[in-house]
Amino acid sequence: MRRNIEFNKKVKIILVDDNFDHLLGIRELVNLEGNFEVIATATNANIAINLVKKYQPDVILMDINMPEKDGLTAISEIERLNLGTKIIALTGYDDPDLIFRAMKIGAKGYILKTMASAQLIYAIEEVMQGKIYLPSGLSSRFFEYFQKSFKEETATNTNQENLLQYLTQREEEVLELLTQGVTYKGVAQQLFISETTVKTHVNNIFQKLQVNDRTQAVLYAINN
Amino acid sequence: MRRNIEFNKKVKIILVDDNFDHLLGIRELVNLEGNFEVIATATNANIAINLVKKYQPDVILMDINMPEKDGLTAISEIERLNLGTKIIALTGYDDPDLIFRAMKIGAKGYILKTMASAQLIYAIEEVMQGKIYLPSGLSSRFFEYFQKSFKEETATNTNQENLLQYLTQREEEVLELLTQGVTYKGVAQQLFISETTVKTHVNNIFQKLQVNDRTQAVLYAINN
DNA sequence: AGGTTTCTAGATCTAAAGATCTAGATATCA
DNA sequence: TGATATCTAGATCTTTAGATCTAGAAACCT
Repeated sequence: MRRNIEFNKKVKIILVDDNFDHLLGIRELVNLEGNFEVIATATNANIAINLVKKYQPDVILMDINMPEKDGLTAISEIERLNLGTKIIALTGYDDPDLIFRAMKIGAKGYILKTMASAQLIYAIEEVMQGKIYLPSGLSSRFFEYFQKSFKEETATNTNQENLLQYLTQREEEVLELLTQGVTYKGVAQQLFISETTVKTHVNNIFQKLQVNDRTQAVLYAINN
Repeated sequence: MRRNIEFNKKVKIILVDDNFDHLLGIRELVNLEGNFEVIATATNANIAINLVKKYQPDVILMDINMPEKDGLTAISEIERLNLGTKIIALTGYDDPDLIFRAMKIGAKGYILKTMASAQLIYAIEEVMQGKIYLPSGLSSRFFEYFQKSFKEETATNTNQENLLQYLTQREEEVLELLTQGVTYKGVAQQLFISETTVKTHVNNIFQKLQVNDRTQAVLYAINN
């Protein structure tokens, strides 16, 4: 990556898009830049993955909307190869959920096909420097979605009273062991009390959590 | 928010910083802008929260590093009020974890105290327009941290083979019901099969997941 | 046509789980 | 000091859960 700059080697790029015309257009565009070179193209995610393994490009421009294997899955698989390849997601939609998911699985950039070609070139330059590139509009959408997803997460936890607070110290210890799948006998041994005592505690726990069996108690404990 | 622009009302701002000198400096700076107005200041998070309730400012500049109640907690509490107040986190450190946590709980911006005053003004203008403001350097750090945290999450799941893949369709259905705390009898009724059949499936599930009881099976299912 | 997988279900047992009621020993708090 | 909460534990009983083995019916693949 830095080598390409220092030694003036060209940046190796692979294009992936199911639309062949699109592929030609982008290649034309990218090749105009002196130090960029499209070394391969693919109209299919599986082929793309093989090309990546073979040629280890610096950058991949990946269309997300493709038939058969979709672009997001392909990105995941390429990321798992850990070749340091920078992936820029390319799509027609500025769907915040798509943006979020692409960034989550490791895309270094995300741009729209409708954007000016200069944006694309700039994005490649940025990610080659190890940065993340998101056009400001998409960046805002990403953050909105990011914050919304966390807000919903906490909302579901706080709107209902947490029954766990009513448990005594000992009951919490017992429940903790239950969530590890320990039997009553096991709990008794670990806490140095009799099995019947454990059962007493467990029954009290069930009352307080308003459940009928250990599975439901464990589920409640994990969600809260 | 938009009203402040349309009717040319001043943007109401509250400053929170435990360093009083800092507070004065920032107020000076912000007040220089014609349409900004610092309506209150606080050197303590609890006071700040009360001020916010009383005056419902448009923007809060919140120092994160404070003794007693820290800024992040304060941000959470203010966000929970749902007053639409835009919060900009202010700190000396560009710790990616801090940035991530601040954005996660709803901060609309994050800037460093060492940054130029023009940045601060610009940040306020941006968040007033409903945007998120992160200086490009911090934005990169945020994304790096964001991607890293997800990478670790999936790494722990993929380094060990996922045993769930070996379950048959029917076994998955049974396990699904087990994770809801349904008894064998209940499963039998819901799937229109006998209880002994359920037991057969469950035993096969235990074999495949290498566990000994339903609690452990449920735990495995939830984690994978 | 013969092997394999999947879903079905019976019989039989043992081991846990869970419900209910009683009750002693401490500790805490008003 | 007397009420209250917590932890302890026994007795008793019913209900699930889980282990094991056998086996028929249907679907699928070669």
